[in-house]
Amino acid sequence: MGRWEPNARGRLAEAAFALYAERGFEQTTVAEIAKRAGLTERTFFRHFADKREVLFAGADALRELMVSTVADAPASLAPIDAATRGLEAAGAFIQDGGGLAQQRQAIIAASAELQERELIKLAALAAALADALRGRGVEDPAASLAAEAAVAVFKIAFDKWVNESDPQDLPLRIRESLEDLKAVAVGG
Amino acid sequence: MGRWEPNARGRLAEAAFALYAERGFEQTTVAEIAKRAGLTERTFFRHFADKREVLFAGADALRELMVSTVADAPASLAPIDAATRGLEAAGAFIQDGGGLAQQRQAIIAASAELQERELIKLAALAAALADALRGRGVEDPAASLAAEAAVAVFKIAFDKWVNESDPQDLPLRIRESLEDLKAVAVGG
DNA sequence: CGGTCTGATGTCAGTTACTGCCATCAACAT
DNA sequence: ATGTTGATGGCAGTAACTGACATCAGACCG
Repeated sequence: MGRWEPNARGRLAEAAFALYAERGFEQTTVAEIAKRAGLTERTFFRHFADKREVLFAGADALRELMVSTVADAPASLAPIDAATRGLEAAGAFIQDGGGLAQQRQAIIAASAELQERELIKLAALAAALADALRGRGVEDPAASLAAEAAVAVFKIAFDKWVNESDPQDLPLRIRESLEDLKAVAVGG
Repeated sequence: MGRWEPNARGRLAEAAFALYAERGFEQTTVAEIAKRAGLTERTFFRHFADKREVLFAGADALRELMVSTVADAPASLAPIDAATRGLEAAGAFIQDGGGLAQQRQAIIAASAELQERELIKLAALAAALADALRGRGVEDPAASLAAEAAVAVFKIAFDKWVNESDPQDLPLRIRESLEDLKAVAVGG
C-alpha cells in the first residue's frame, strides 16, 4: 500500500461535484472539498488550477475528439457540415456519460462564475474548430464563421436536449438545430 | 464646493482604465485604482461589483440600443437581418467612441479573466436579441439561433475591424460578415 | 436660525481564493 | 545502504471582496 490513498485527483473531483450539487458552487469552500477528499486545500490547487476548473477537466479530451473528427471527415463536406460532424461525435460521447452532463449542467446553470468558465471553454472550442477547418483548406473568414455557427448550433441543441425529461438522441438534436440554422440564415 | 470631488465613479473608471492599460489587469490592484482616484478600495466596490465590471459599465446601454433597434426594424425583415440591424446600430455607436473600443479591446485581449466577462456579456446580448426577436413573432428555436448567429457575426466583424490599421466602417464589416455567414450556412 | 436626516464616503475586521516556500517521507533506483 | 524523486502537508502572505459601523457636508424642515 502506498503512502497515500490512490487517486487523489479523482477523489477531489468527486467531493467537489457532490458539494457543488448539494449547496451550490459559491457556498462551497475549497477547504471543505479537500477535507471531504481527505486531503488539504494546498493539494486541491496542485491538481486543479482553480475552484472552477474541477468541473471542466474533461474539456480538453472533448475538444480533441471534435478536432480529430473534423479532420477525418470526408473532404466533400462543406465547412459547416464538417464542423457539425465534430459536434455530433462530442454529442454521442456526452450522451454516454450516464447523466453526468445533466448534473453538471444543473450546477453550472446555478452559478454565473461557472457560466463564464463554460463560455470561455466554448470559445476555445470554436477556435480549435476553426483551426481544424483551416486544416481542411477552408479560408477565413469562412472557417471562423462556420466554427462559431457550429458552436451556436451545439449550444442550442444541448440546451434543448438537457432540458428534456428523458434526454435521448443528442446527435439528432444537433442535426435538427443545424437544419434550423440553415433555414434561419437564408432569411431575407 | 462639495464635501468630495465630484464624479467619483468616473474617476475610478478612468484610473482603472489607465492602470489596466499600463501594467495589465492582473498586475493592478483595486487599492491602486482607488488611490489614483483619490478614494478608498471600499468605495470602488460600492460603484462597481468587481474589479472587472469597471470595463463593462456601458454594456447595458449598448444592449438596450440593440434591442430597441431590433424591435423597431421593419416587420418585413427576416430574423437574422433584423438582428443584424441591431448589431449595425451598436457598431456605429462603438465606432464613434473615439478609439476607446480599440484600447478596451487591447486590455481585454491580454487577460483571460476579462475575456470570460466579455463572453458572458455577449451571451446576455444573445439572450436579449432572442427576446427581441420573439417580440417580433419569431418562434424558437429560430429566435435563439438567429440571435446566436448574429452575435457570432458581430464577434468576427468586430475582430476584423479592431485589427485594421485604421478601423473605418464597422457596420459595413458587419454586413460583410453576415453575407459570409449566409454563404457558409447554405454549405452542403 | 437650529435641528434632523440623508447619502456618499471612510475605517476596520473578517472570509476566502490562490501562491510560494520549505519540510516530510515512502518508493524507487543505484 | 544511500541518494533521489514525487506527492503531499504546513504555513505565511497577498488580494478580492463583504458586512458593520462611524463621519460629516448639504438638504430639508420647522
